[in-house]
Amino acid sequence: MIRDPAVQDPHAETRDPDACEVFIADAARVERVRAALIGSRQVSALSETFRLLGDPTRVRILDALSRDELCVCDLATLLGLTESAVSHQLRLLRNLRLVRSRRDGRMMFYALDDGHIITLFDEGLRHVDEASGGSPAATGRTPR
Amino acid sequence: MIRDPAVQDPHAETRDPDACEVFIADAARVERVRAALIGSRQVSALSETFRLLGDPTRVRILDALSRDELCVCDLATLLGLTESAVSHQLRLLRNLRLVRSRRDGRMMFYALDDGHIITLFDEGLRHVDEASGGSPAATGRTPR
DNA sequence: CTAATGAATGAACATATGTTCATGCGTTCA
DNA sequence: TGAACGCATGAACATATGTTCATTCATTAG
Repeated sequence: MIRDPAVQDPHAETRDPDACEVFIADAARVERVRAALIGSRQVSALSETFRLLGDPTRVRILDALSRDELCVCDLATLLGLTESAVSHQLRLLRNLRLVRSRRDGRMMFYALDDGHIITLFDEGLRHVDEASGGSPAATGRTPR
Repeated sequence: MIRDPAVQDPHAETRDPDACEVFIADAARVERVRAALIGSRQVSALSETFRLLGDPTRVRILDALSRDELCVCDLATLLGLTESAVSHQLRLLRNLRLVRSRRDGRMMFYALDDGHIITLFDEGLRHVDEASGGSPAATGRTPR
């Protein structure tokens, strides 16, 4: 699931960089922007993190965990999913350090790993509220 | 590509919510968290937005546009992609209001739609830098 | 007007993703 | 110790995704 950052992403660089088949409108601007681009490692890390956030089930899991630490079974109950499905997703989230786990007896409790995720959530919500046209309905969201 | 928010997501609710096959460790906590969860509309909107951010190509497109407005052909040159591939991705980004377009002659210029995306980027970078173990190498990132 | 250009679109393809089912692991209690 | 429990994992499946290729659209130059 986690791609080796050293391996070129299969979807990137699908064209020969030296092939100048495409018209360039502003070469100077292109080079100026090119010099400021983030590196491929950061592209991979960023996109992998956002990819994990880009699934409804994982959003709900993280939203729940932003409220309280929860064990797998309670997460499953809360979200109406099987424990297996929850466990699979938690593993992905754990691998990217979005959540951390703690064992208590035979239960595993999961919590958000750091505060960045909540910040991402809230900024994301701000965007969608703003982007989903004019004055959105009240979110009804309880502040964390 | 954009799912109707009114339609239940195919991956959500795969279990009968009333089926109590799973052990509940802390029913009170479950109900307390349940009452604070964001709504399904917000889950859909959030995950769709993050899903678009969760692809290396789109991350690179948005990173480039965070530096300057660019036309499709220059974006294609800059990222080593075909204009078609760029155009397809830009349509997705436009639909979710992550970018906006402006026509100038026969060229279409694209720019970030609002400042939330940059905030999301920077917060995401902060997370991956922090999560990718100990003291990360300097990002080499030019402040925007 | 007509040809050419930059961009958008649709179909098709290979690949990636998320869930389910079955099974294995680690812990606890009788 | 061994059965039961909560959780983790692997395989398999249906679906979703991103690129390419071919075509079409919108605009401008000749």
